[in-house]
Amino acid sequence: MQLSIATWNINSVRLRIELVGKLAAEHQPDVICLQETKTPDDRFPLKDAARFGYPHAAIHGQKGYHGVAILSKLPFDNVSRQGFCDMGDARHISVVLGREAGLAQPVTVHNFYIPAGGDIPDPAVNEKFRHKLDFLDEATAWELLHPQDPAARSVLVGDLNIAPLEADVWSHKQLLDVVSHTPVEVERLANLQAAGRWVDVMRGFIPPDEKLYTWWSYRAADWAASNRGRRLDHVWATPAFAAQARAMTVLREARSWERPSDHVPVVVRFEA
DNA sequence: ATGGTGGCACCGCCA
Repeated sequence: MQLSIATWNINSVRLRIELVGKLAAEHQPDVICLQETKTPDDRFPLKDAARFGYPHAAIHGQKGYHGVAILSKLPFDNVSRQGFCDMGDARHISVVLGREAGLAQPVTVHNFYIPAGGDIPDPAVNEKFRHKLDFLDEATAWELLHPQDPAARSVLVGDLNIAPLEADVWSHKQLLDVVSHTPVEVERLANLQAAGRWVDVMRGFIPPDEKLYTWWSYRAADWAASNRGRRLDHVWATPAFAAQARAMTVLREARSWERPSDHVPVVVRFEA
């Protein structure tokens, strides 16, 4: 059995729900993890998701900001939401796909929207950057992100708002002082990854020295021509499940869809 | 060196 999982920062799910339909029609992922839904749960377009073939939805939203959701063709065994930094922000939701989905061995899916961190990469003067670092530390200490069983099947996806490798940004030198690529954040992200022994699935398909982006700013006259991208969106998996990954696609063309998000979807197909 | 765009809320904040 195949299980394909997409992650996408949609930047308002109500404004762009038809683009979710386009992703669904063209790629048919079994599970779609969304970030920045910017929508309270009672206004989430569940009927549209069902119309696209996703009758199962786990949502954790709030008014105007943040918000995450997991749409699925398959039913969930369990849904949970975790808060971080006592902020009341909707930045995490997870589901378990197992017996209900027809999987003999369950798969846990964690969907994160990590704080962007503001403009100034100094926690002493920028509380948003402080929050980003604190969020990463708290996630690193969260035991449920440390699967103990080597055979555990979990994925951690989302907009992690950090581009860790030199080839994850258009210019390593020019972005060393830019929030998303500073050494202090990259180190915190590495701590989170190491604590759970998470494998970077995208880089299992694309060599680590090859440029790979998932986000291009809206503030470019021609995003494709300048191509000043960053890889802010990630798919991590436990070692056993990462070994089951069979294909990975970054849907670069989605950046040219009508009224696009500034992020594009990433789809990974696993043998489940 | 600067400012560029976009979404949601509400007349600013966040990315």
